[in-house]
Amino acid sequence: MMMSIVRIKAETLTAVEAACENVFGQKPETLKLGYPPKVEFGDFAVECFPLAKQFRQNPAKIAQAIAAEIQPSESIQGATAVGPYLNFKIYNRVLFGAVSAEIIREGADFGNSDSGRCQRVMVEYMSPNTNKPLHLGHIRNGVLGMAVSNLLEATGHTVVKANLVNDRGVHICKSMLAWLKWANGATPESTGTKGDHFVGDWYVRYAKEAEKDPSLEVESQQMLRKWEDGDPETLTLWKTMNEWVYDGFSETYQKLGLEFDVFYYESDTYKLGKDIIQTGLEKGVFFQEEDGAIVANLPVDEFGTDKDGSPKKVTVLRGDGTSVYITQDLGTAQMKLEEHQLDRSIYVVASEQNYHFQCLFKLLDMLDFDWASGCYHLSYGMVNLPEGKMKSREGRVVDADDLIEEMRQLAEDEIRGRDPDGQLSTAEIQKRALTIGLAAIKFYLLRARHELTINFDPKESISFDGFTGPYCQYAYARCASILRNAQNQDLASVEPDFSLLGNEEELQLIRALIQFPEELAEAAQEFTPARICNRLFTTAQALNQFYHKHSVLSAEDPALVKARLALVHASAIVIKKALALMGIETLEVM
RNA sequence: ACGCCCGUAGCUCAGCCGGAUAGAGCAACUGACUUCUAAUCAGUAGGUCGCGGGUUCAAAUCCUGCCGGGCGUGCCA
Repeated sequence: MMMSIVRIKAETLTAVEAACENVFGQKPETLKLGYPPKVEFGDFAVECFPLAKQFRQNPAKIAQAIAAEIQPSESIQGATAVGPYLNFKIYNRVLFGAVSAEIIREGADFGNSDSGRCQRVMVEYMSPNTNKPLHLGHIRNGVLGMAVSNLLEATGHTVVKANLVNDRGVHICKSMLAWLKWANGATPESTGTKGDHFVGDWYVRYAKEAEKDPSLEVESQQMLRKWEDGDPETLTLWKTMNEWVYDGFSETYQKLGLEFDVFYYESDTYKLGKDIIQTGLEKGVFFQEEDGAIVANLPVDEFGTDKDGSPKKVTVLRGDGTSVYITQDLGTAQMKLEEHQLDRSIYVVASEQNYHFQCLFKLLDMLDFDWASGCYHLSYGMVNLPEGKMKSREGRVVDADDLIEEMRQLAEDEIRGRDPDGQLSTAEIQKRALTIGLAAIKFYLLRARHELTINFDPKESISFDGFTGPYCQYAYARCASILRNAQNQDLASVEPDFSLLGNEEELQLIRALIQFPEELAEAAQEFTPARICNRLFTTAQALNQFYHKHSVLSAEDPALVKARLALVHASAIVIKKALALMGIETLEVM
């Protein structure tokens, strides 16, 4: 059997168990394998506090007793007691040899697991309105949804990525109305405007005109009624304008690398849920008020009471029988589950809607849907500007396409600055610039934990230095460069000698690599891509430090060159993998 | 008023299912490109972990009370 990270860890724990049996006559109840704070202390650590409780002895004494009992084994070189800690040193030959071999063997699959046990999970994310272009908040949503989907897939889930498009409602009618009144038949094509921006411009125009002329509100309401009555002309216009928007959106999705397996349209789903309302009435979960509205009482122990002491209510159907937001969500939730046989259903939606989802999930639970517990609201914080919250109606937004272009341009300037002789083709520069610009944006939005509010300052927020996407891409490009140059050396007959590795930088690097699988598992379980960003950065940092202090290709001994090459190869795989999980591409040359 | 989230270095954040000396990045200052790519690296400086109590051998981490900020609180989505 091949040596692996899992096996080295298991061997270490087994050694502790055996030593405990020898010294204390029984196995330890709990053992946690950790890492010493400094690499020179050892490769793995076991803390003896839990053992102190079990064996009723000073933890430092226990550590010493166990350390004395540990015999060298296939991978364990020795154990040292430091205070209440037990530090293990793994033979460098095994640590570097087996681990890098494992990573190289598994390649892009390294770190994957089946801890998801083939569960089917839907990740609903993005969910835009079709009356205006995408903004920075959407990008945060998109990269989060995509990263979480990747994490789930890597841990053995089957993921269905869904986009619930809000394509109906009075706000959509507003841009339609403005276009009818003032556009004179202009189209995205005739004006050379991206479709979603084109429609968004008419929405803005509407808002301006409506300030002067309140009767427009009435007209847009009339239009919504015509839409609901199926007026052919209105429907045709609606379809045409939505198509313009979708063309624009899909361009942006593609640029950002956002993928969807299924699109739901609110125009199809907005009447769903009425059957569920009926069931709820029969079950007594819902009841009708005097004005005809159908409501539910929320349990007081979880939701508290209203000012007058009565239970909090949620309206699930208006008095006139029309749907509200939650009506549709009840129906859509059931439809999703049934169509896709889901075990879990994840909603990537901003924290503004925490209360809405609390209510929604509670209602599903009250209706005795046993799948309700599989629903989860992945709530993420707002992106604020220095002036405060983004407000599309006031034009206070960071437009998604503008931001991408801005970052791409900054990257391009940087690339041209590094290429004073103009060696690079325009196509190559464009490709690199977009890849690097997107990496900067995505990493910036994913590195902070998702529940945090981000304060986005356009002037200084996204950089290419330090804790950034481009930094990590750069570390990868360095690896790629070394591996490329290695092909010019005649090393085919040389066998690597991994026992030659073991300096501080090498140990730091191998530790970062070893920790990747556990980080991936945890990030997936907690839906926190930010964890991967941190691990990724630590790894890139370790690589850069190693790179500066030690030469790979001009190392004194060819067997050392080979060993370091394997380490660099393994690092490249892990860095690339972590970036890919975050939806970030790598470049072989930067 | 209630509910959820947040408060760690000048700024942005890790660390939070308790454990070794609280870590990064940015900004500031100093130094390193004839060397596998300097989008890099090394160093200096910067901390009452919001405040008070409690639990514990051990608290940034758990409990509790305050203070400050954000979001939300039935017929918008």
